Amino acid sequence: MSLPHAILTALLEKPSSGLELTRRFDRSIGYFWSATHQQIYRELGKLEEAGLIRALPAGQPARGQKKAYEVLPAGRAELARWTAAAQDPRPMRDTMLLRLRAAAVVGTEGIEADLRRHLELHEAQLAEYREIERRDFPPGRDGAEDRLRHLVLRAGIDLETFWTEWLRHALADFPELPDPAA
Amino acid sequence: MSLPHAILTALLEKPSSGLELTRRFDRSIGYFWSATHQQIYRELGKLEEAGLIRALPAGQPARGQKKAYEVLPAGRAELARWTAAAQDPRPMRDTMLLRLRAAAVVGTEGIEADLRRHLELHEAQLAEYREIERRDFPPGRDGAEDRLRHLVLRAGIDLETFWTEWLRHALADFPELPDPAA
DNA sequence: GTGGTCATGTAAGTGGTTACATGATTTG
DNA sequence: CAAATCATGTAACCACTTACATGACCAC
Repeated sequence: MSLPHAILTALLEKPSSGLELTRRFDRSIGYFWSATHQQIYRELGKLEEAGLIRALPAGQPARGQKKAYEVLPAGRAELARWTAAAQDPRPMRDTMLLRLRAAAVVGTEGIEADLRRHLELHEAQLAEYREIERRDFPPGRDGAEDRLRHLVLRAGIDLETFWTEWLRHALADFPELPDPAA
Repeated sequence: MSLPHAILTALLEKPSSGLELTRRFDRSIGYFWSATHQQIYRELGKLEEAGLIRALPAGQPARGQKKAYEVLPAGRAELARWTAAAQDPRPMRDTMLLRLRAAAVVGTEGIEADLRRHLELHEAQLAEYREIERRDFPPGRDGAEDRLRHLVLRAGIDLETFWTEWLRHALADFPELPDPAA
């Protein structure tokens, strides 16, 4: 039950249409809660029906017409309630760890290449986060809201840092192959 | 498509019945790929039908009768294929990060208590991993298989370490409330 | 006015969760 | 033999994914 609240948060930050939301998810909220445009359109419909958001007045709300939404007071209240409510962390699901565990049984043949590829992907993500930090959080001027957003970004940076280090460590365990990263 | 391969891995490590698998998931593979007994029974049925595993000969395979499975050569081959195949990392989904982002908009009221609770949960998980490491990976005798399994456990330990540190850091951002952890 | 892109949407399928049902075995 | 627990399973539901459909707008 997190997607509707992710959407409420995004809409409170800025009223948007479905596609605008999709794009913003791709480069912001989606970093820790991804969603496709189909999920978003479906959820926007439910949220409107539940009276938590409403479509901003526009022309004819037909297919192909842009339709922007804003959050109603009931939506803000629901988001505040959800934010404060106790929730258990979801159990983690990581395919690469599973594959290494499998490799301990059926052999490591062929997995090094993908470990290297994942390392590159995580390095790219880390660089992206660092760029966002440099752009949006210059030292010395964090307000109250910014402090929280910076904290979230920091989690992303530290997680990607962890993965890159762990993957390098993992690759070092395959000494039988030449390691270009040295 | 990871659950069947998680099951194949577990069955290769040791042929088991559905409930035995469920228990082993709860304290081993489930640390990075959780599954309920319903998922496991359903998947065992599919894997058997696909000819990747087979039920070990027993009495009457009826309801309430224990039924153990073992992996067939085709199952081992499929697991090796899957392990070596390139796979993109799944986008991450973390509710707590989402909630902090929401809190930046609707206020932090009430979230500190759950941050503390999560900190305790992650500390407990970390302690459990450390205990497993102490028990199963005493220094100085890692074989090839063990090295991989140790590497996976290390990821768990380092991830929980990250979360506990991050949560402590987050809690330090709520100076308006007394912090018992000091 | 055709082709490409923007924008919203439908439909089908998959994987995971929750609730419940039922037979077998053990314990008092 | 009644109650508790072990073990397997069914059914309904929900969230997410993938593929596709369709209308509006813009550039040439």
